[in-house]
Amino acid sequence: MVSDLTSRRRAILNIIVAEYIATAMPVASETILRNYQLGVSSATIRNDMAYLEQEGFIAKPHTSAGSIPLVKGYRHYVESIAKDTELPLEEQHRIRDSLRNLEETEQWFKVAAAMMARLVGNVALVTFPKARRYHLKHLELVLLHEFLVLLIVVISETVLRQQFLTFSEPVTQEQLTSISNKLNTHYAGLTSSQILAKKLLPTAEEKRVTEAVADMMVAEDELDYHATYLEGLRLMLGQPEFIRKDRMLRIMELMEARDWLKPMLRQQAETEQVQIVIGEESHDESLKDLSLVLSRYGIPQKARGAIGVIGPTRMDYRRAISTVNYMSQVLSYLVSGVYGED
Amino acid sequence: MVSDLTSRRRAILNIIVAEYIATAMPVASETILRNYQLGVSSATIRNDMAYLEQEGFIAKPHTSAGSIPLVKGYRHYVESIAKDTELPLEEQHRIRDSLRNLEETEQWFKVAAAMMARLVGNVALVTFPKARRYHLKHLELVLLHEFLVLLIVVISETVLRQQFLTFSEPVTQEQLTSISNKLNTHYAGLTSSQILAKKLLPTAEEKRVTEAVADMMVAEDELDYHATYLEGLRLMLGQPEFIRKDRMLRIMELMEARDWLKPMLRQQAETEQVQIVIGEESHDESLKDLSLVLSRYGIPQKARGAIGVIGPTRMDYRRAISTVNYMSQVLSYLVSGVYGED
DNA sequence: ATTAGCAGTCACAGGCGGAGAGTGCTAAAA
DNA sequence: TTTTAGCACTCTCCGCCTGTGACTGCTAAT
Repeated sequence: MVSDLTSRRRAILNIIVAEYIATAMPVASETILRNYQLGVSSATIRNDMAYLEQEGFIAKPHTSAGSIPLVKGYRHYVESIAKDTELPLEEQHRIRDSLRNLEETEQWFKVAAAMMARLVGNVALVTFPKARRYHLKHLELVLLHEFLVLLIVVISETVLRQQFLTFSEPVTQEQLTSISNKLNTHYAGLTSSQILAKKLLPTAEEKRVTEAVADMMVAEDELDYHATYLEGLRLMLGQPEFIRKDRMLRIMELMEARDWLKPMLRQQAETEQVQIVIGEESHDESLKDLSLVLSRYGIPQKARGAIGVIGPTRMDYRRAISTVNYMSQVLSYLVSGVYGED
Repeated sequence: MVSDLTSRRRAILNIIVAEYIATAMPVASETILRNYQLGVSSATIRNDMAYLEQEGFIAKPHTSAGSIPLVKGYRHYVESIAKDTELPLEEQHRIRDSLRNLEETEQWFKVAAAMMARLVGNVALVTFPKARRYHLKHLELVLLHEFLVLLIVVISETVLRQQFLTFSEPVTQEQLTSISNKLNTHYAGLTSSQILAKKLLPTAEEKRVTEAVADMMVAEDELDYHATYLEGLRLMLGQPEFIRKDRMLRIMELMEARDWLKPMLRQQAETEQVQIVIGEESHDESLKDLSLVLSRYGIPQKARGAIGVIGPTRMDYRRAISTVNYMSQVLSYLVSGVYGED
């Protein structure tokens, strides 16, 4: 997809995009002349801008205004910037350290999202890692009182679920322990369907527990991404594009509803490297002036998650890409530690 | 704190507050004349309004405008409305049913907050219930691989925590099971300090686990409210008082920072019934045009939480009070079920 | 104590105009 | 053919003004 623009036109286009990203103001030919050494006059720049406008890269808000990039212009820009810019080492260290010091796994993803949001000044998206198919690691039954039992299930190393079970007969902790021992030896390492297929003439209580466990695992299997953190909405809404209140509220609604997430992530799931979706490219009316920079992290098959940045089309793509890249590496590293890989 | 206003002046004050709550517009004497049968002319109403203004109940945004309530006016209003209005039965049922159908305890509080936010069109606050002093219910060790172990701790029936432990020597699941059995028999039902006080000549591994468990419990003890859901920000920001963007952003920042919560909840902890804090009454600059309707729920000593509504001073107090009241009853009921009371 | 009547105040919306920013075009230069 | 200087033209933005309408506060009568 190499464009057939002359090198000066390419340069001017990239300047316009970069300048607009930095200032949020339409870019005038004089501004380009002043801030960059192109060796040509503003009139020449204007001629090139007229051409770029004709080709649909840029547009003017009104007749006597500077230019702002269109989707096609942003696209050209992101294709042309280096995808491998790295975050400053010191920032890398800070990120790594703050994540490593967390005690609970669940925190990794939330904290990662919060840090990333601050780094890019936009909304950060981090999903929990998810396996293709979950297997049971461990189950545990704790007696709360007489009829009420707490069922704790560990699924595939990292997923911890709890549920109350009410029995019709009073039980003791000893009974519960023997049930959980039995079920653990028979079910450990199995998937939900394997568990249900296994016939081991269970007692009523064992049957009850088995079903509950299988239900939880099925629910887990069927989730696309069972938790998705979206952090930094406030930072994003501080941007000048959201000056109008109705737009702010629409975005907030979007972040609560989250129905656009699923198709987005499903599409993302196919590809391997950082993917950038600019404005209307998403074919989703409600996302039409937002862009996404998305990547994946984790271990293929076993535990994959998505990580990304959401911002106005005018976001700092270079920064977003490098941050997402680094963050996905760190999370992959952390997750593989839990799964005993590498 | 009964005020010495004539009954007509009281009536007019309450009309002004109610009308302003409903319309968000300054209330004119003519409006009162038109919408309510007071049997006096607008000039008389104006005279009374002048008195109410002089006494600090209401004020005018500018000379030739209607009146809006001041904090003192709102205070008079909330004191005078019935505190025992009930939600419609059908709404009560809907709330009860949606909460009862949830499988995970953690969901109760989040869902309760979301429902309440929708009901009052403002921000709903729900904290997790918290005990005065936690005791250990159960601990469990699950081998993930060689050196990496997942420690699961159940604290006081409802709090479930997990943490990874990395051992310097490889261990087997059998070893882990015997460790957890031993620790469970010795530690069950104890508080963190009791656990630390107990000297049972532990092995290095047992020592490691004991310390981790105690750490988690101490952390839990020290938290004021370990999770606080604030839902419905979008609904609140839809209100006309937040038309200016900087105010919206300030509120969003407030909801993220949450440092005002602790003093608020601590103060609330002393009293038993629904507490209403109007605007500046909080003595917190950042909360000066917000009001809170707060209540508690749960079981004294064992598991107490806070629940409430946050909105602009111009919020519908009647609705907020009845909703908070009912919600706290439902949550108390649910929580006592888990603790086997009642 | 209440009311009618009326003058006075102030916010608000619409219209006007000048300044400034930036372009597009034209004609000349390279 | 490409680039440039020069200039007319367009359009936004901002401040200013003014008329209108919404309310009040006051006064004098009831």
